Amino acid sequence: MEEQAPPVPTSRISVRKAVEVIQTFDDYKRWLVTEIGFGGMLKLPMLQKLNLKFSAWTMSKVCVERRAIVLSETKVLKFFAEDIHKVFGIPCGHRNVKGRDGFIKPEAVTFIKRTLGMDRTGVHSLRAAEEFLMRDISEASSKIEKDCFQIAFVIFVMGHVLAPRTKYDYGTIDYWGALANMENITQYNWCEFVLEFLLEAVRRLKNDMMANNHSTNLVGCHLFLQVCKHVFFSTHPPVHRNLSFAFMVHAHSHACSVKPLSLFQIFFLDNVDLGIFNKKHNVLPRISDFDQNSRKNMITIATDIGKGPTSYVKCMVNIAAQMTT
DNA sequence: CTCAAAGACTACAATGATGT
DNA sequence: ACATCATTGTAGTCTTTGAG
Repeated sequence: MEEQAPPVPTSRISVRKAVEVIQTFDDYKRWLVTEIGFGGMLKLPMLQKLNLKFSAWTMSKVCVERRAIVLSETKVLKFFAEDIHKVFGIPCGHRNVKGRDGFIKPEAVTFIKRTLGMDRTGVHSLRAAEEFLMRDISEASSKIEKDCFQIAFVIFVMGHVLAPRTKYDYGTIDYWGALANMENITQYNWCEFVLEFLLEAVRRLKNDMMANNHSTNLVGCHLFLQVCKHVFFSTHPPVHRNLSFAFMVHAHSHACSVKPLSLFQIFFLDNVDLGIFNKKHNVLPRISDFDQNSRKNMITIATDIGKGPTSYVKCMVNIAAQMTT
């Protein structure tokens, strides 16, 4: 059988873009963000680059129906909408963003677009939202300006981090119904929306893999899956934590035909990492703990085992083979 | 229904960052 | 230094939508 290269992943997600803008916020703007329940996004760490291959690998391991990272029949890491809340600190309310509650009249869409300056030619949605966020807003500003700032913030972080699509500088408006009434933003389940969006992205990736596409566009918040794994390590009781870490490494090294580490070594590594992370265990949102270097280190430990990118390639080939049988 | 415009996706080039 | 990979920007194409 001819060896098929895994698809080259690309993505429009940009944590860096989001953080660059958020860093300019003064206390009042930060308070406005907190007021709508998106305060967790203020703690996004500056991530210059993500590891897209690792994202693709994690996504390929997700079972959409079970909402879990499935490494084998006995090694299943389930995740829930609440985990998105833990990781990113966005509202996890009871109202459905896409349900009847989230219906929005076309006139309201037009109104939002016009007020935020999204209707001018050549001004794309995310760029316009960004420009609005950079405006001077203070306690003395009008109610409508404050509301628009909050709307613009949600559009901005959804477009760049939580639910990015394939097109440069564009976002969906699928969730705009939940934006229409400012007072209700926190009542919606934004986590479920982000999660469903991500699961849809997983379907797309699997389609691309089965079609042996040369490249694939990762949409949705695959960053969550990277961190999701870490949440298991850092929030579960120690024994469980060590075991799930061991499972991850073992399963991966097995799939990659790389010599598995012994359980003792894994236990050791896990505890070394815990030593570094321990002091922050109860910090929420969890994302705030995973800066550039700690992410990189954990990914290296959990996946590469010092073998470089070839392990990923072998992985994807194996997965593709499994999926076609 | 038809057709044009807007929305959404793919491919690719250029640039920047990182690791060897 | 060089190679590789991620990000950003652009062009072209396919799809959906809605006005007439």
